Amino acid sequence: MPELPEVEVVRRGLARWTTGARVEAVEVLHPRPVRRHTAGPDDLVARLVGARIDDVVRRGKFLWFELDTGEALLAHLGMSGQLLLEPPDAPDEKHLRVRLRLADREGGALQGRELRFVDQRMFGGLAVVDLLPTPDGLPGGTGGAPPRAAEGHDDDGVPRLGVPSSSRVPEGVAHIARDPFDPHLDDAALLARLRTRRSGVKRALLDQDLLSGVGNIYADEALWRSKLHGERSASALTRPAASRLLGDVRDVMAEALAQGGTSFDSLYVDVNGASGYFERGLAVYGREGRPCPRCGAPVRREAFANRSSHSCPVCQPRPRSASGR
DNA sequence: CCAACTACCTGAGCGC
DNA sequence: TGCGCTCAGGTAGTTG
Repeated sequence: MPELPEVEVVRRGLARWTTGARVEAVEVLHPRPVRRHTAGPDDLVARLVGARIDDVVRRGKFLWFELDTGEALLAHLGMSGQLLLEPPDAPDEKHLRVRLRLADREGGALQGRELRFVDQRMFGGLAVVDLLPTPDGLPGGTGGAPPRAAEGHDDDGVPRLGVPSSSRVPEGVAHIARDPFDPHLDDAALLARLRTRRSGVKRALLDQDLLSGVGNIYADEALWRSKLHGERSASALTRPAASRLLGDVRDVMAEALAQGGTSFDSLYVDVNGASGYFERGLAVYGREGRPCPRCGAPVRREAFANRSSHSCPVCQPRPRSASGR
């Protein structure tokens, strides 16, 4: 269940170890994870072999390798995808889908490791796509490389992940909104748009065309922090309440990132196969029946859009009607 | 433009 | 031992 913090952990590992490396060979072991590459697996391999990785960039839950060919290797982890850096003699994972052999970059920091895409449920995938100019002309994603990236924290303690080296985004990602860690996200415009939505506020948080990177876990956690039920109408939020909610989204994701992300099992891991530790920081998600950390009431689980929502029945009362108050 | 729904996938867990 | 069911859920595509 990788959401923005988990994808960013992976991006950092990939940027550290693969920038400057050249792709020597590619093996596609299952067609489904490359389905978004419409020209087929052979074409994907041909476009990758010989290319050099210049940068690793992220927007929301999408990440991509900028290549010196002018194209990008676009990756989405879906539900269960992993990008692992491993020695070539490591045994194949049960759900290994794509193997990329990388040549050592100068200095040998990569030490001949393989980049492997492993994905049990195959909701994720890889594709080689064109890079297109961003509509607003601003840099295209979050999490770029030096020298211009100035990783650190702003006054709110929120990670500012730097500016990517290009002003382009991969084809097919243009409709994905900027994410809460993107230095170019226009908060005021986002909040104004959020407050025009007629749907419940949780549904709006999960809309990747409005704000990207938020999934079911961090939506529930941010709503708990803001003491809002997810079915409250987005359009009925006051401006300060909407602003606080965005702040809570940023806070919970920043805390999760600092802990290496959230892991419930071995499905989400960093490039070295290690799990994050934020599960212990979760207040409501996956904690049905256990006490709300704020008031002690047992956490409630409700059906929501073919999945589940978790909330505190006392801190987050259901709205009186669908219109939400 | 917006909202709501479904298909796509596999494996763990459970009742019988 | 195994069958059938439910659940996990991000995204693309379709429908209204």
